[in-house]
Amino acid sequence: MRVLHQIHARLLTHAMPISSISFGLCKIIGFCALSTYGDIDYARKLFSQIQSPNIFSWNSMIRGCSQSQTPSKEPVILFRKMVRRGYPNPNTFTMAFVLKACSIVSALEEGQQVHASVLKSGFGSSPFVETALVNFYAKCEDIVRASKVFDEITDRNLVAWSTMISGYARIGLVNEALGLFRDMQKAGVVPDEVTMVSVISACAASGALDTGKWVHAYINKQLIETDLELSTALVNMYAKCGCIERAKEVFDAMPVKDTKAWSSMIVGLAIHGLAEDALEEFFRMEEAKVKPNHVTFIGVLSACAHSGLVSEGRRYWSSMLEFGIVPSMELYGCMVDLLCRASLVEDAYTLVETMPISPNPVIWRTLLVGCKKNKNLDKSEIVAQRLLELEPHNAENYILLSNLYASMSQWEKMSQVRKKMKDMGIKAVPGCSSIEVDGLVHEFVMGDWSHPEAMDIREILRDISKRVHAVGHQPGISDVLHNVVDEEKENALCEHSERLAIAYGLLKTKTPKAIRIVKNLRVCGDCHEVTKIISAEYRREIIVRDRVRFHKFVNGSCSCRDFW
DNA sequence: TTAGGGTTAG
Repeated sequence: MRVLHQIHARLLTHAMPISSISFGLCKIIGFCALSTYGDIDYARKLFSQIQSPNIFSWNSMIRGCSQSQTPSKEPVILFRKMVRRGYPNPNTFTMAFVLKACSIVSALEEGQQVHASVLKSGFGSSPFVETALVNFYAKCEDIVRASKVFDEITDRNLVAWSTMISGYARIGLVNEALGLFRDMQKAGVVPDEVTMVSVISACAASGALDTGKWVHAYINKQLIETDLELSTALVNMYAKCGCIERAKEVFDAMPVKDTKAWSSMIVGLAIHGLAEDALEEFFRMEEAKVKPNHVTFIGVLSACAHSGLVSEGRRYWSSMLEFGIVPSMELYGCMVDLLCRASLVEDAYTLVETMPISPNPVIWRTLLVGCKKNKNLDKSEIVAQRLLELEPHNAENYILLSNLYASMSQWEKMSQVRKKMKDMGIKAVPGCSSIEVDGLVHEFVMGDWSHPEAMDIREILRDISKRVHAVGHQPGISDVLHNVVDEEKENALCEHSERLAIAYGLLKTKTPKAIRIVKNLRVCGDCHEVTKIISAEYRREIIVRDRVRFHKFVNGSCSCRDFW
């Protein structure tokens, strides 16, 4: 920047034509607006001093503003200003930069307006603009439009394919992401490490371990460079697919590890309930002089929470403050969870009350789960009130409260909650579990009969019921929402999505292959017990990734040691 | 001067 300041001073002090000064200033703006070495504020100042900036400096400003630490709609405002002035005319660079800016802040409406100008201006055939459009719609999670733009591209290059695959992967459409990856190969386009990051991330999101392993083997076979980003994606994939040993192998082999790589490993160990290993890695990270960020501490604190390490958790909270990390909502969430799991609901409540930021619904919901666990009726009603004020239309809250009353046999109050839910037309979010078989992810929702092999699945479920009863299991019926007769409650439990997915796993795979399930909600207490029994009765390892963590069921017990 | 990538509370 010092050199640029000197050049700027020379431009102003030496006699030369106005047009040359202006041209020079535009060049300086271009350099200043670059995020790596630049100074966007200085660029802004210079930009405001030129009467008629050229297209290069407008483009530099639009791009520079979008790379700011605190992204805003400023690039869109600049673009509109330029169009209003009528000079200079935007070019393909302008369109690509402004679309990128819209994708960063998910400005769907503004981006659509840019899309309209792209069509009018005829820049739609530029590969850079086409890809920027796909990326923009994908980042705004409008995957239908992203896919439409992608389909209309006549000559799809590597970047276009990768962008679309990444779009599917980001929203968890794993079969679509993998299907497109296969189409890309059929089209003769050779993937690179950026493509593979998205493919691996899709496997991670869906818990598709077999596909993930296949893709990893493909990366090695094709000699695709496993750079920092791809290695981190692999660590994350193995961890999220329940294969923490492989995650550790990939991580240990990494020659360079940055904050995200360490955080990925620590979070991975935490969700596997391996608190000691997670804390050991954190210690090594400090030794390696890599600075932790708030995500690293999310891993550290959740590791403590899942293992009941309260005093350690408190200590790490203090050290986090010493690192200068300002506690985010997520970090408060971790701490509230840590205290609640350790039955310190009052402490958790005090922490929430003293938070400098206004607690969000997740915080209140975590507290409510803590109240349910500790059967703290008084606090739970205060907490529920705050939660419902903030989120009156979220079915999950009513179900949680209803289950809380059910667990305390407060049937009248439970009915009131159910009635309120019905009156407001709020429907429960169904539990959904998935299992990967032969490279395809099969999804099941609670009470699902839509699968082509539904009849065979029911037969397995009946066999499970018989065996579970034979070992004397009593269904934990308070986990069921409905206040109906016990037999019906039991039937409802048998239809939980994870049981359908486990039954499908038993139907389609053989010992010693582990059954791996991914569930969108937390596993209920009864399913947890039944899965333990299944693991012993059928001599199968069953690994369930629920919304919070992993459960590894082997020979009648679970890796979470019933603490989850 | 242009487009695609990795960690995140319940």
